[in-house]
Amino acid sequence: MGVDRPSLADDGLGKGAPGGQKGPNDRGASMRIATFNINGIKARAEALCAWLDEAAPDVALLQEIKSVDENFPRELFEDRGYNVETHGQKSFNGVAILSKLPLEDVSRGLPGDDEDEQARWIEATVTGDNHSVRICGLYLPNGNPVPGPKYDYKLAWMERMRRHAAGLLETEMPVVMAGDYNIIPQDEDAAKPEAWTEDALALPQSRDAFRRILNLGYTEAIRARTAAPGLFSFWDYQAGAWQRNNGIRIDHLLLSPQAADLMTEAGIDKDVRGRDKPSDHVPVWIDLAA
DNA sequence: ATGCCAAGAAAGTCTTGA
Repeated sequence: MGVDRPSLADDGLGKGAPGGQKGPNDRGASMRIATFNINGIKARAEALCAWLDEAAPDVALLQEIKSVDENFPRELFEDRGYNVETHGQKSFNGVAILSKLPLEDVSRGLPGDDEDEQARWIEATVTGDNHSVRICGLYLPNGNPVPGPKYDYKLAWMERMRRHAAGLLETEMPVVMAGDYNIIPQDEDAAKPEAWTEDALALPQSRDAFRRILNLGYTEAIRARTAAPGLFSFWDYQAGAWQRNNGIRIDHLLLSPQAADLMTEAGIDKDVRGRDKPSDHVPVWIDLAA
């Protein structure tokens, strides 16, 4: 909290001061919250720890841990000063929160469907020097192929999320909902938008559902700071997508009005994609004067 | 477009991802 920390953001959005200097809204308290789809905790333990040690986020929301809770290597993170809460399942999905501050009122699973057994949502409250923040980590369904039951599940899940997001606003707390949304919000969020027109990540119905959540009053962090095209958070392992910079931006942080007012920085740690044994996603983060 | 890469479960070669 409140300490200078290195920034890995080579997408640094051309704004803000380097080296962790204080932003204009910073009153001495700074909480960095990052989201990172790690694509398997077992395969990513080394790369994840290297990033944590360098980026030093106060809170890291992880998706696709692909692990049951009992097998999650929590000691790796506890040894680094993180509190750990997981919501996992066998083989697929699974989300986790790492936090240097205590995690209170932890809740697992997206409300609204008792039949849903997919581990895609976890939330907790973190208290900074001046504010308590409700932080939600989410892994939104991919939805392909379209049409089909997976796409129906995606749209139903997004409607459930919209309802829950509306309820969170009523608390008037700063709320951060961050994770892998599996949504390309606009054409400028893809290197080749024409390749995604029929895909569950970019179909008009998908974008509409995303926008309905935004329209409740949430701010998408990166787009609040820049309209620049070419900012991506995912590059496929196939067909040299990274080398060709054939990326898409699908990992997002949505902020309630109270949280948006606290944001001082936002960035994407793009260089993480070029390291050894990378995930296909990279971390996206914000700083809150919380 | 599909499944070029990767991960997991499991011991074949599926399934899933985006």
